[in-house]
Amino acid sequence: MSQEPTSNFIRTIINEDLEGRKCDQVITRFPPEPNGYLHIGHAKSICLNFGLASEYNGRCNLRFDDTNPTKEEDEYVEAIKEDVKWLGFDWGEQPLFASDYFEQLYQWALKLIAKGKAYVDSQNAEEMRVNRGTLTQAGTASPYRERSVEENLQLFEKMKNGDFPDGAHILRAKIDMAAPNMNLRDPAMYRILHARHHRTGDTWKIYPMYDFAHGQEDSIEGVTHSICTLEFEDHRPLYEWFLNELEIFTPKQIEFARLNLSYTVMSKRKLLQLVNEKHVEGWDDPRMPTVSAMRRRGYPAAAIRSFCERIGVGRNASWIDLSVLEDCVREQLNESAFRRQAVLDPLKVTITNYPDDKVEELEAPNHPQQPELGTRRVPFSNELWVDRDDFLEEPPKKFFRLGPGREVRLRNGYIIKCDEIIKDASGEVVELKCSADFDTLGQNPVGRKVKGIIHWVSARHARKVPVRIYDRLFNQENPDKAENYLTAMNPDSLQLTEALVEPSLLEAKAGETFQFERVGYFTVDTKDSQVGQPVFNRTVTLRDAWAKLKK
RNA sequence: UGGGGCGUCGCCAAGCGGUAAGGCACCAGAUUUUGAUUCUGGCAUUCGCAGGUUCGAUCCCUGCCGCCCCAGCCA
Repeated sequence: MSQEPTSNFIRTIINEDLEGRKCDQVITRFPPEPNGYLHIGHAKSICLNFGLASEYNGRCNLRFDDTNPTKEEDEYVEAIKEDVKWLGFDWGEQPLFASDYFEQLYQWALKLIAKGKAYVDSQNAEEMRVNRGTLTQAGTASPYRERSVEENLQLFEKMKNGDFPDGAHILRAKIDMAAPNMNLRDPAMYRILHARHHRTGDTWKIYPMYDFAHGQEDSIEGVTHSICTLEFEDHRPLYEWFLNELEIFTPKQIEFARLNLSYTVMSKRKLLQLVNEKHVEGWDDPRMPTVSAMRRRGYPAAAIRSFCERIGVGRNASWIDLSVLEDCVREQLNESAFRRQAVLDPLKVTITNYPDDKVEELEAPNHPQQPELGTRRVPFSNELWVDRDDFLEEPPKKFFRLGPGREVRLRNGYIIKCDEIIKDASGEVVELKCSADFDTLGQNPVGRKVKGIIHWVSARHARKVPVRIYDRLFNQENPDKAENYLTAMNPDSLQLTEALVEPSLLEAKAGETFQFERVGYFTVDTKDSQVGQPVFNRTVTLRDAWAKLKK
């Protein structure tokens, strides 16, 4: 279905660079920090960076920006690799790490000190903050700003050797304390951190700041187009300052607007809080906006890719409605998911003219539009379950399901007519007595049209399976607008229930997705299912024109 | 009230001086043993507002207005 990708400003820039011979290949990179799981916003960046690289026959590096050992873990590295791979992208032999460049970065810091472009500051964090000035007031120089090169070198050496506690000193670039761009007011380059790094262990006592690392990492890797989000636009002059002072290759940075999805939060800090405080069951809880959660929920990777293509890329602060993502999921699943029948809210139907001891195995296609996908057998008997909302005692005009005296087709089966309604003492309908027209299997009756079709399952043969009905995690379009986003959580985001399913579903394997006809797509949970005992996650509902009509 | 961005249909988004692509949503109709899918057709005399330049402006200039980002030893 992927037609000519629509033009966007990044492709335009790349085309110009290629034509103007500013570069002769395209090298991009996806640089996550391994401090959390990837979310759908990262997926946008992944699809962009890897997509562009493959479009232009270039390369995209997966590089972990692991410059802050206090927040990074191997667990995240592994999870991120799995997610990128699952999304369908290939980063070549091995992923890269910022920590691979620690020695080089250190040498470059030395070079800047030697050039008189960096100094060791001994103010504490609070003093630095105050002296940085404000948006409208210039900062004031640190009393340590004019230390000699020799002294700076000595102090930095000691910082590196671990002679000082965290926070005692810091290496700063000497740029301009009055710069209107705050990033240029002598930004921090290296801080002391006595922390064990997930890859370099205890080798380093000082770690580079992101701003002193990122541009150089891209430079080392020969990244031609360094694509990042808008908030880094103000940092670009700083990166270019470092690159110029260091006299090394300057990649072209291009910024785009990050993704905002309605009814969800996207900051890793908040996602981590949801996990840590057990508001959800983990990073891959199917309600989370993470890639791993979507995978577990049953979203196909292709749906996420098509979503990223569909939303495009620009510089506007855009808000995408969750329904766009869900629609991409339907688009993919409609193609691939096998059809099955399942009843979530059962109402008993007895076929009065069908022998009590008779069972038929009706043949039903796995996919009505793709006969090559084969068929399965569905048992039929005189006692069935149908869904409660397929019956109305007083049907409104446009309702063409079951009602007193009404006919309806049983999906893949006979047409039946509702002859009698049985109620319990409280007046609730508990059973329908119906008669079947046995001339309607696989063919329409002559002389009348039966428009309604409902799904069903043979009571005697049905199997009960646990089902989880998921809904949006938040009730507010933009949870960040709430005083505290946690108060915007949807208390009904998870409903545990059961479904009565046709027997073939018991053999469903973990990760498989089915369409429960007329209901939605359901995926066998990969964590909680046992062989022969699937647990289903509702991936997404089907579009429902009737629900819309009702309103 | 410093700096950096952004404003094109309900939501995204092309367009880069020659007279408004596309997708989604929506509406109408057709097909349909899923009220699903599919298929047809409709859907911005107008590009935040006001001036200006020009034969001609969404595209250039000026001024307003609105929104986003920046004052971590986070990334």
